[in-house]
Amino acid sequence: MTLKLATWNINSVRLRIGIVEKFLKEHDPDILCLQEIKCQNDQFPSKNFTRLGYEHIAVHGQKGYHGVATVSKRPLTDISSTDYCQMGDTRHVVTGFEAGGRKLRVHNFYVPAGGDEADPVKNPKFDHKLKFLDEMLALRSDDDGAENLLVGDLNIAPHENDVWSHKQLLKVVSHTPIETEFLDRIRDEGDWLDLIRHKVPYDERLFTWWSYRARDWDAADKGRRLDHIWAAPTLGENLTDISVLRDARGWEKPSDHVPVMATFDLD
DNA sequence: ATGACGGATCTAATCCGA
Repeated sequence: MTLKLATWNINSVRLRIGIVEKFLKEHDPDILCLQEIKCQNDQFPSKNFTRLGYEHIAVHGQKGYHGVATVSKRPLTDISSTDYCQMGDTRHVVTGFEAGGRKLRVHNFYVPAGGDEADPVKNPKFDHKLKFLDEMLALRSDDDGAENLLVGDLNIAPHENDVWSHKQLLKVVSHTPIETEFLDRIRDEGDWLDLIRHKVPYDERLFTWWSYRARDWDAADKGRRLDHIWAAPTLGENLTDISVLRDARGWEKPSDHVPVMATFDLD
């Protein structure tokens, strides 16, 4: 059987429900993980998803900011959230599901952006980001006897070709060595596979986010790869396709992030 | 060329994103 999983920082799910539906109709993922839904649980447009066959929904939202949701055609079990850094914000939801007779779980994350200055002493937001990452070190790809996935807006572009200019971004939050090395540690110690770079060569530039502030995002192409799909190595063996839907950045009233999709052939 | 845009909120100006 085929399993298709997507992640997308939607930057307000209520404002962009139209392009979310367009995406679901055109690409038909089994599971979609959303970040920055920017609404409370009771404001989540569940009906729009159930109408399209996404009857299983795990929402963890709050007023105005942040918020994550996982919507699925397959039943979701063991839904829970961890309050990283005990800030009371909504940046994580984990859901279990079954596919091809295998037990899977997907952690859906919205990692703190970290503010402007890459100094935890001067900048509390950067301090928060580092503490959040520190707690993510505990995650293992074989936790709870399942094959785990870790997806979402991790707000770090780890490799040189994950940003438009490695040199110019070395001191810019999202690409500083302290962050990229931290992400490497989380990935290595948890035995995670970065599925995009598993398929796309490291010398190939690849971005998932382009600022709203650039005049012509496509021509300037000053992007970063902030959105990730990580998985247990056993799932890497079943990966048949992975793609970044760059086109979505040019859709009407777009999010500044685009969807990332992984397809698996399970058994 | 780290831009000067875009979202939510006690609708006007403020906070936040990365």
